[in-house]
Amino acid sequence: MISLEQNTNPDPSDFPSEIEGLRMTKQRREVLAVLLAERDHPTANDVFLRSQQRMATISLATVYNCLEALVSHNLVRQVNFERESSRYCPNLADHCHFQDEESGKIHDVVFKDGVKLEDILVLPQGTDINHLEISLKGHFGQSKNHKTP
Amino acid sequence: MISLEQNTNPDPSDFPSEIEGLRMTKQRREVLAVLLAERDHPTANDVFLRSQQRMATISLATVYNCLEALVSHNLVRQVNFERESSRYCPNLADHCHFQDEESGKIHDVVFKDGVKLEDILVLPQGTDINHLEISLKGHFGQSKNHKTP
DNA sequence: ATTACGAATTAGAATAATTCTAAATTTTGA
DNA sequence: TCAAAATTTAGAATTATTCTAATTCGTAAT
Ligand SMILES: [Mn+2]
Ligand SMILES: [Mn+2]
Ligand SMILES: [Zn+2]
Ligand SMILES: [Zn+2]
Repeated sequence: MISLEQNTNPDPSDFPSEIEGLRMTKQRREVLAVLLAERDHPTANDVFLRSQQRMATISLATVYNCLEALVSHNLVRQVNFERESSRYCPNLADHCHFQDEESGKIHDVVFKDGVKLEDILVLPQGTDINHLEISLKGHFGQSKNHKTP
Repeated sequence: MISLEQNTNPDPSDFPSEIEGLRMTKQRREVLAVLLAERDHPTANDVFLRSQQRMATISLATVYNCLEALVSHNLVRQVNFERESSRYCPNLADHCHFQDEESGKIHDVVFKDGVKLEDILVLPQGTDINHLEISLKGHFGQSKNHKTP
């Protein structure tokens, strides 16, 4: 098992030829590297544009294919805000997403220590959760004072 | 302020001519009535088909317009699961949504008493949340025993 | 090396939910 | 009653994503 949590300028060729049962092709490496390179939450098209810089021949269809492969093998998360186009996140830690309505930018938000779903929701007994998505929208904090003088 | 929380076979003509600053036209009444009639989470097209039964001339564009008007005036909530088509929910109480992967059906899920967002998430100081959407997916509970003998 | 085969990539077409446009209708209220 | 504004409507447009079918690639056997 490889640590994919680093943030330091990943080189696609550092990835082994198979991760979590997924063959790492040149294109999949590139897409994964693009996602690990910046901790933002790019759309498929963003990923396509960034991938093209280093791999001029990659196609948008391939980017979609790669993202779907990476997501289904849990190497990357798909993030949705309402009906906007999907975004992709390489942060595998337990977290959710906040979108600043000013900038449209998405920020990772973590749970406080020890918070578990069953602690906060009333779920029918035996319910088995496969997927959880928490999406917040609003305005980003002005550190301390809120009013404009 | 009108109680829209009842569940008893609503008659569109019972609604006043304006709610929350929104003029209640014949079509908007009908769409709202459709949503209040069943506590499921229909798509725009579902709403269209149901509305057509009582109002043969209503158009899909109008259903979209009405839903958007009702949502923006907080008479109805829009519910999204990943990239599926939007669904609409007349339950204005604080709740989130669980989709049973077997049936595709969506169920309302409420929070345990007194649970507040700030209690469970680490948010930058001053962050102001306008919208919150929690979507769960998984398998519905087998009442008591989980194992099959 | 050559070949064969399955997997992956690709360009472009297709899909489908939603939004837009512009004309017709309805409602409002002077 | 009449003009202005709002709403509805049919159909076209949009656009993110998926699909199709052809090509290329990677691997392993010969
Ligand atoms: Mn899954
Ligand atoms: Mn809002
Ligand atoms: Zn994230
Ligand atoms: Zn609901």
